[in-house]
Amino acid sequence: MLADDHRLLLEGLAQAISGIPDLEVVGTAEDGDELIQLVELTQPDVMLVDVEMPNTSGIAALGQLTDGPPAIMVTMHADAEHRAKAEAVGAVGFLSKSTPLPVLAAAIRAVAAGESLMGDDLEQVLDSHREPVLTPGAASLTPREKELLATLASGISSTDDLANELFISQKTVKNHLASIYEKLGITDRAQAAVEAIRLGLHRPSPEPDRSDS
Amino acid sequence: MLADDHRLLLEGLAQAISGIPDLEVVGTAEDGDELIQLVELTQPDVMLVDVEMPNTSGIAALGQLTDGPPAIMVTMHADAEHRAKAEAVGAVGFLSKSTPLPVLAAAIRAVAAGESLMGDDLEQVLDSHREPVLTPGAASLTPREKELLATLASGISSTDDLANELFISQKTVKNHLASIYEKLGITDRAQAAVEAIRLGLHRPSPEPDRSDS
DNA sequence: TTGACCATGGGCCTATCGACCTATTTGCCG
DNA sequence: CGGCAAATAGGTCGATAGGCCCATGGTCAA
Repeated sequence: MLADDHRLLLEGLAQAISGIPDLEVVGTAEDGDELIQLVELTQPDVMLVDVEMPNTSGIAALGQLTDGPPAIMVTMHADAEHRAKAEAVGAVGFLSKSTPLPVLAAAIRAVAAGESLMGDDLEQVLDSHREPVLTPGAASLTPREKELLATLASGISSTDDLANELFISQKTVKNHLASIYEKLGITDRAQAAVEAIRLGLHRPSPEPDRSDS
Repeated sequence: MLADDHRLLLEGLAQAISGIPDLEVVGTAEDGDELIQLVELTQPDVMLVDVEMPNTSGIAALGQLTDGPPAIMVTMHADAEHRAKAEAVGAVGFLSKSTPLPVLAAAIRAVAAGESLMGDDLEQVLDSHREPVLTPGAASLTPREKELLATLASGISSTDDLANELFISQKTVKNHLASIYEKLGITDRAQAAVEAIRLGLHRPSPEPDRSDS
């Protein structure tokens, strides 16, 4: 659930977060009052709340939502004073609007998992939630399968073209596709294309170089 | 080209604008200096510039980019004073960050078309650019064809399922698909799914109630 | 009224796809 | 070293999709 009175930020962020495979925006509010209403209605897992908002501010709204979902406060002025106020009304996170999007995503995952972002170990907490929690099926996709999906999502769909693009035989393309279908619970390449895009598997190659553990 | 020091807004907005079929983000800058560099490098059609930015502010940057592309200034404080400053440095638009995204989109289209948003007829100018400039092929899609594409993009791909979903015969589904293929220059439903998503044809039904001319 | 376009439906035929099975090589992990 | 998963490749076969042609009723504008 997002709350911010600046609609460009609100709608932009909503769009951006929706594009992250394991995150979902269930509602947006333009002020504290709307936030309170929507939270009671939709019961989100996490709230992202701007500190400054007309009518009922983010701080004030959180004060009224004492038993609501965990909230991350977002602000332009990330000073100690605001931070203290946010903490006082029960916010479990406090981020500047200058935060990069992937960090925000990590913060949302962390808070959704019940962790707090108010401690000294912020870096470690965020780090441990850096990667998206992929759906059971998608997590088991092999690198080559992801590559094939990415290619498919770029509009190359025939067995022949895929084979040429990936420098493998048509047979192998069909084999990979069959594995993908099974893992994702789908049956054809149209659905595969949809899933590929939904999972953010299009464009280059997500290679999270994992050297240790 | 977008410039704003608040990365949540910057990246969120970039994502959101990229999602609009006829708009493209060619770069983002976090301050005026970066903006100046990037504009010279990528020569965008339109700049969206935050008034307040560290180092070189939006106002200052525009002052240096006198012969650059048309710029829309965006700010949290949409007061007359800031507006005057924006106009003084050659901005052709001045919008609050509380502007809804579709209005921003219209503003970008208008400015890209060479119009100014500084006049009294702001409403009319925006209105005339409310709808996306679709690609030649996509523009000629019939409502039913768009509906089919949307359904396809939702993961319903087999002729049979599509027929049931749309309450028509399998034959008609194939006929519609054939028309779509021809209009979009593609050959199968995997590509159709990709295009549908790319064109923003997924989710509800874009029904721009056009009563008068 | 006539034509253009849309939505609907049909038939036919071939290319392609997806399901099922097997197999080899490579590299990693225990 | 032995096993396992990934990537490669092959085969067969029935189901499905796509290409091409045609038809009808409805709407809307010329």
